[in-house]
Amino acid sequence: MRVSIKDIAKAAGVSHPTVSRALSDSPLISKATKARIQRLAQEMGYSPNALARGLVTRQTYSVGVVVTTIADPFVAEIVQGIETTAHDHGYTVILCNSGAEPQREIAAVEMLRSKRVDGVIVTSSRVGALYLEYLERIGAPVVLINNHNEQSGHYTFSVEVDNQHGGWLATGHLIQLGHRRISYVTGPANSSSDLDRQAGYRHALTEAGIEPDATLIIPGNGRPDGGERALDTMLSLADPPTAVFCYNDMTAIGLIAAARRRGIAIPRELSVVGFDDIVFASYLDPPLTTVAQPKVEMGQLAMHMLLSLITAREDNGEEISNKVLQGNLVVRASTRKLGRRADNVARERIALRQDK
Amino acid sequence: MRVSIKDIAKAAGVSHPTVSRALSDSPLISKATKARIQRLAQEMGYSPNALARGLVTRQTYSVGVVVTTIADPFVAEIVQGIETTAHDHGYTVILCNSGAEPQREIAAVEMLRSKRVDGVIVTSSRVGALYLEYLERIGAPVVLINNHNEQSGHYTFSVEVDNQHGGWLATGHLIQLGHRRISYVTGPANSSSDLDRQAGYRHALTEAGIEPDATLIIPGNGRPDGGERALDTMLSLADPPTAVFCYNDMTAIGLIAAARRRGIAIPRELSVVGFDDIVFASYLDPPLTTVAQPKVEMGQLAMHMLLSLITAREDNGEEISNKVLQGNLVVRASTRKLGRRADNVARERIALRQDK
DNA sequence: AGATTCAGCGCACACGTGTGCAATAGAAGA
DNA sequence: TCTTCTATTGCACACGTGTGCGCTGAATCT
Repeated sequence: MRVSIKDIAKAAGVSHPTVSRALSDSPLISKATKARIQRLAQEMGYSPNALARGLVTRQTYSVGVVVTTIADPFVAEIVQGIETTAHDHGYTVILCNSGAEPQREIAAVEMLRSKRVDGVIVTSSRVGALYLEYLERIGAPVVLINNHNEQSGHYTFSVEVDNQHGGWLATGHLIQLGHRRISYVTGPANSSSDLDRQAGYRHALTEAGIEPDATLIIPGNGRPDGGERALDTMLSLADPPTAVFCYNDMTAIGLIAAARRRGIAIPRELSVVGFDDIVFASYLDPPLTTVAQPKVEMGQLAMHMLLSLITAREDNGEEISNKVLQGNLVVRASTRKLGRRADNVARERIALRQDK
Repeated sequence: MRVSIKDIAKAAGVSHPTVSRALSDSPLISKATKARIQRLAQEMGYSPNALARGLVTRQTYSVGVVVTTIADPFVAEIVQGIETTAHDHGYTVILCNSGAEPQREIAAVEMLRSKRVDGVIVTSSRVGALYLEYLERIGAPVVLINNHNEQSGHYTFSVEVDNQHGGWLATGHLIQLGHRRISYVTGPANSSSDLDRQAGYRHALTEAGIEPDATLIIPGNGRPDGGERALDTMLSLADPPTAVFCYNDMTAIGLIAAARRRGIAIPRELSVVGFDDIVFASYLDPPLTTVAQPKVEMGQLAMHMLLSLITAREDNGEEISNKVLQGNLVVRASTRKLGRRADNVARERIALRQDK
């Protein structure tokens, strides 16, 4: 712990620069002394001080990763991808949960700046203009995941799934099954991915000649409890939907659980589509139809992009461009052709309400 | 980014130690200059260099967290607890996925040592004696989660759930439901938590006058695929069980999925109990009966313990002791009283086999 | 044999911050 | 008025590492 290159130098009878060079395998040092010093370092249990090294080289080999919460399985898989490729390239990951609190987010960024990270990856859902400004100040390249960066700075790039296309896929699938009254449960407010998925949803509807109905847009929050509340809201509608496209799988999970409690059969009475394809989607009751995102791959890609930005710097930063990946529809058992049953149930509900 | 206290000193017409003291609110500096310097630092966008500070103070305010994989929701929740309390105390978390590969684990620890972390929390499943030795070398306090540390060093403590009691609870529940042939699907090899849960399982059996049957111990790995294979193994037994206790929820998830594919009704034909109570346990089909671990709380507790160890050091390290928390049984719909049905199915299977 | 090259190593400084101690100046006391 | 105290501030050094440059001695060249 406390043995430095000076200690090794003393033990070997040389100067500390010689030790420094020997350990970094510099050609300036003879084979003999190099071997001697390296063995000595091994014996003395030497561990290079990354702080001192970073201080002079201005490279810390660590990157900051800012997420809303690591407890979200979607986020966890992305971080998994980031961490493994970071590790493979000798980089260390500093994890920051923002909890979607702006204050905490800013504190995290300030910390990362102090620690002089070589780069930052952000998976927080909404990156306001103000927040982006804070990020820029960090002086290190930034990669955003699933976020637009309209006013992208010099070193701010993004990796994202084609959310609009994904929303179009999900909704198109439901339309193809015969559904015409299709709800969308939104995600966290002001997130670009939510707006894009919603745009894809609208696009699919109008494309099929269905007039989008604003009352079918139900507010959620990207978490199960949001999905549970969304179901209640849906059922209280004058003309409830026969199918629903959820912002993400977590929302769908909550919605399905609420449906089970209220005795609504899925997919018989209500078809449900999610987004993300988290590990548990296939283990749900019923297994969830969803739009799969290449999560681990996105993490890896983001980290690779960051590495390029770090090594490139002033050189050829222009060559790097934002990446948009395509998600793909995974059809499971939570969606089903619109049958008489679902339609009847919907009509009955309306009738029931009109009787009152 | 590049503005240092020297730059501020130059701008303020003072020496850099004065700036250093002013920014740390030292009583040695007059109110007037203190205010002036602090405002100047603000204006110039100063960010203290944590590397330089850590180099001289020998404190980095960062802790290492070593996990098998962050993609495991059980692990993710623990890390969530660790990160929030770390952040609340001004500490930063460096995340390391070991992927259960010893080589990678050692590399991670070596990295943490280089970065001079103030402490380490390990959630890897098996901490061999050799690995512990590496950890000790780091020269910083270590807290293990869900791991015994028989030869606990001076600064190595642990936080764990009472695995034996948990295993006893789960198995006792099944026995109370009338089951007598109860399987146990193991977790990762050589993990202390697996052995303890298994011990609790045996204890409950013998306590109820049931002779433990070694053939009912099915090897798993703590992941869904292990559970899936375990089901196949179970069904090929001469006298298959009517209930199964799984090492963890992920194993149970895989097992239940396999059962669904093979047309085995749960809980009618087979009762299933898990361990952990991950978020998804209640959303499964059927909702999973399981032994709940206070995951977030465990993470928080581990971090608090680490903080105590860091601040205490030579002082009163002896006052800190290993913590054992109690899990509690959460009964849902995956377990059910042993009825004729399950028993008959089991008998039929035997008969079927004997016919061949 | 003298001049030149070059391998191998040490000197000195830098990175940005914290801290013990001396120095200064002004105020207070004698 | 001289001394003593005290409030501020600067000096010097330390933390551990990397690197440009100069120095030495031996080998090579002419």
